[in-house]
Amino acid sequence: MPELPEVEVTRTRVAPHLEGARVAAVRMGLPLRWPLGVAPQALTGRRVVAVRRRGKYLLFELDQGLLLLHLGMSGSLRWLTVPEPAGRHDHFDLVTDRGTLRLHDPRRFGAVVYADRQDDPMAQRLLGGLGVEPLEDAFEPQQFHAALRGRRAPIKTVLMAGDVVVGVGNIYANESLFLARIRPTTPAMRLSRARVARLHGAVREVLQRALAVGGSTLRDFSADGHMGCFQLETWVYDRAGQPCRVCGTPIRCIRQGQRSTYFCPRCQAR
DNA sequence: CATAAGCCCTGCCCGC
DNA sequence: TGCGGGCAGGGCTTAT
Repeated sequence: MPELPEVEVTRTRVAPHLEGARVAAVRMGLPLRWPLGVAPQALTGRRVVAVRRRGKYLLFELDQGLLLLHLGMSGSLRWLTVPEPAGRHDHFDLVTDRGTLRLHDPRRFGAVVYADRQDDPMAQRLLGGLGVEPLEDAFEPQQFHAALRGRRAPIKTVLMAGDVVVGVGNIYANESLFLARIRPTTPAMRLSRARVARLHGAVREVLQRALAVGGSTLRDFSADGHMGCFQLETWVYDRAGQPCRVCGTPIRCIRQGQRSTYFCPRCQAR
């Protein structure tokens, strides 16, 4: 699914349409991960003030209240200028006076949640535990190293947990660790300052590059029809058994917490 | 049947 | 020893 770059690309795409638009109606399809938290018709008449992002959450700031939208594993957003009947997997429409924002999400791991106030319990629950934004200045090697102190879990697990740094999903976690030449199984707390600095740079580079390319193309994500043009060439992700692009050693695949981890046993030596 | 891009929740475990 | 935080695992759903 959308990791940070894909969510940010989505934000960039829909923000110009939505900012300043007035909500005319809200249509809900099948239940998403959590209930909206408000009667849909209560949102009509509200104006979208800004579209921001926190981690993998899109935040639609209304003149009163806030909509949190998460794409889950298979969600994608489209902007409709001409009305179109909702398909089987279209589970949320934000109809505005300028057009319709439509969430397409076959797996329904996504969510749209309304929060009345900043300190809304649900908003707090979802956003409160999030780590630093990796592309902002606040993401800095010293603090990164400090945050990893006391984490005995494998570095890849900690990267993906999102409470230290946000936005790094399975693909970019694998890619970042390869670039940093760090074995994904290494306990986070055992990484030297120098290696943490390398990982810090690698995370930024990988996300930045994916962002520049318009988000990597993932099956479900490309359902929107416009993202299908670019496929980020991966160093290790989904390349089990294929030769490492640097040294030729076959890429290995292991399981870490129900997720696939890919690495080069030579480039990412212990 | 296994696997897939995410993430919250639960209950257990470990270390201060 | 007790408490709190960290961590592993489960589960949600549909498509391939």
